[in-house]
Amino acid sequence: MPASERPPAPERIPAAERREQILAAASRVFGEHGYAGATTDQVAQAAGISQPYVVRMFGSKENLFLEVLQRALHRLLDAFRVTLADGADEDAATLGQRLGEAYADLITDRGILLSLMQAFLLGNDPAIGAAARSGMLEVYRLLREEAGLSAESTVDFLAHGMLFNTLVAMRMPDDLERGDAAATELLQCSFRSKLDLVLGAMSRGAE
Amino acid sequence: MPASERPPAPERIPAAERREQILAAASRVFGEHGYAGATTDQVAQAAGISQPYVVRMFGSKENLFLEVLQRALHRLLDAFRVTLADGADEDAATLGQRLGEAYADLITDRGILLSLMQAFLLGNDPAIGAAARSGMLEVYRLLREEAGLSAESTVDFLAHGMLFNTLVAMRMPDDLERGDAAATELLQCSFRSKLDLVLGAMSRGAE
DNA sequence: GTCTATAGTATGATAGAC
DNA sequence: GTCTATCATACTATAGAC
Repeated sequence: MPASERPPAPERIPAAERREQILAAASRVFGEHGYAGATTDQVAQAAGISQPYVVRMFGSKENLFLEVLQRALHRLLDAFRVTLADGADEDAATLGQRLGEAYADLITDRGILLSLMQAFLLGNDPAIGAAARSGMLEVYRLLREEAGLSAESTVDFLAHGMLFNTLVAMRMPDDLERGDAAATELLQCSFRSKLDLVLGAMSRGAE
Repeated sequence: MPASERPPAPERIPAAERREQILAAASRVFGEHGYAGATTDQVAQAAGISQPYVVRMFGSKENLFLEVLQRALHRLLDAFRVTLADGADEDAATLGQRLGEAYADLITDRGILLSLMQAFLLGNDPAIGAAARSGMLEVYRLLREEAGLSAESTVDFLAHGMLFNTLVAMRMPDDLERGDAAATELLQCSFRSKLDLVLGAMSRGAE
């Protein structure tokens, strides 16, 4: 009976579902290692499948990254639109505050903001750079036109978002346990009320 | 007469000078492609020498990047200290303004701020991440303690610096020629008076 | 829908000549 | 101080079986 010799049959699940699994895994991996630093094999392992299957499904590593980028942008814009719909007629300050909270909430999925940030630094790459620029401008227009923020408020908002991303990417919150005074102050002032949320997400995401 | 068969003898220049050439070249290359995306061969070509010589001189690619990072941090801190020494007793607003100009001046060497930014996104890498975090905190302390900015002003300053870096890295200024209204507004509001300087540096740095 | 095997290439690093 | 030659590895992508 050679039955025991056969390797366990792989789990067959619908392509659409598998796609989403891979995108989620890729989002994390690209976020942590960057486009060039990440390997399709890391993505595959994170998604629990074989490396060639990742390539097969997305055609190429670059294509996969572009889809991760689109997905991240989509989630970001969605989160903002939901926030806008919720509190239609607030003053600019309150709105900015609430948009900021919506932004910080996205960190619950550590990959979203980090892979976005990684894409932003790839201005040289023709395809990725173009997608990143157009995504950034889409966000800008949303804040200006749909949210009605002033140019100054919008730039301010984006600026603090970039600092937020950077601090998260560099794993600055990890230093909090070391009790460094400067790190504590910087993070508290930069993250405001959202520190707990972020710290929760970080420890959950620790490998 | 086999004289013409011999390849032209390589230029022999002092190690210290060569070191600086390589670091400058590496700064550009790492800034554009990131740590993982850059190759030691690209650095070598940019510096006009052979790839093995780059590795020979710095021991490893990681080591080279760490030196690039230290050099960038050093230049940044220096530029701030010079600015501080120049205008000792200004009010916080003027000082912030002048520090901002000093910061923007640094993109004259496009590699400095971009390789710094690249390092910031590498929080996962044990060596690079630690160096990046400690560098960021050094900058923070300089602004708080030596420049005497409030925690809020410092975070604000850093935030706008991160947005500045991001926009430069994504080559957003290149879109200006396309006449995109959002891009123009975003850049003008974000870069203020320094737009000309930045644009000059960008066209000079275009490959 | 998923895998194993593998081709092809690019890259970091070493050895050793000049 | 600098190069050429080269090794070893790692990675994307393809082919084809199940």
